[in-house]
Amino acid sequence: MFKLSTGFKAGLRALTILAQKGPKTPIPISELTRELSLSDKYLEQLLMALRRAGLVRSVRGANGGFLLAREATKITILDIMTALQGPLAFCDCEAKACGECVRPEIWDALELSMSSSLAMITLYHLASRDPVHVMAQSVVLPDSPVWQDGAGI
Amino acid sequence: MFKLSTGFKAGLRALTILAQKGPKTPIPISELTRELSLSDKYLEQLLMALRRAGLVRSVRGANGGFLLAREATKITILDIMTALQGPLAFCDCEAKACGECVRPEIWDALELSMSSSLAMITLYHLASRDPVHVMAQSVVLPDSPVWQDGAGI
DNA sequence: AATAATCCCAAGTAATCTTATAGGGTATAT
DNA sequence: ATATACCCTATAAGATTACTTGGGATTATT
Repeated sequence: MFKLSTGFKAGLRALTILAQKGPKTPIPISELTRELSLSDKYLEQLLMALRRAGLVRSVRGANGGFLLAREATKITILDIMTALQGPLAFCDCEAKACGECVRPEIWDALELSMSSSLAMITLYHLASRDPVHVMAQSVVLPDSPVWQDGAGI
Repeated sequence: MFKLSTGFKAGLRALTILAQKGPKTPIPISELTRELSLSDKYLEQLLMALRRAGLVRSVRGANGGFLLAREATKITILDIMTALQGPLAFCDCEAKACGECVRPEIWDALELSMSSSLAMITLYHLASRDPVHVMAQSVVLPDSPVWQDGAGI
């Protein structure tokens, strides 16, 4: 479950290159695809999605290309996933009220929990070689009661 | 991103019914599908996956049916998602070493973080009407350095 | 023993989503 | 001017998900 799309992985690798090259010179698609072994047209679509999301900006014309729209420490994994794989939403029913979602408020809680995990890792963490340590993670819920023998809920 | 499959949602609703009816009498598929408006054959496949995962057990023959294999407080969302949507793995490359994954150890950290969130909510939380409070959630990483103007990483 | 209820197993089809390609434009630095 | 590079839309192939179909094995009840 929760597999990353190849589009996301490809876009992320492109962003990593942009982060490593620095925020000064625009990098043309052709240079990115040379390093990534992708077709220009395919990567172009991914970069356009990233641009619409405000993560990269582009310079048109000769010597143009793409660069990060802001520093790598301010671009989170959540930002990138949202741009390339859509928003984090377990169910896209209106106001979480389709008949299929048993307790929508629990989906909300889990989405929030996952979002904050994803928002704490940035493009900097991915593009650098600095060690990463996950220190703690918790979602605290009320204790479940003891199972009543023979009883339902 | 991270949408729940309809199979998962259907299986979860079936589990919710089993939890509410209690652990004594087996509930036949026909009774579950009557409440859920699903075809017997479709729900059957979902229940078989849950059975293979050890979340429900079955009683064959007349008056048979399905019941929870253990108490609802001991069945986590992670268990159910794993059974119905496969294991939580961002990339299914061997040992996280395909050329597409920039920093596999970060995927490991995020998967761990998400797994613990999903493992803290149980079928009891979903099947009951008890209020649920998400109190805290955190993944702590080293601070990102300040962006060096003009420099890459 | 016969019967009806029920779980068990395996394929196969239809619908949907993802991935990737292609063609034709528009803007701009040189 | 012109080459470079971004911008937009359509669509076909492939993979995945959703669902159907057909039959068989097990067991409580009569």
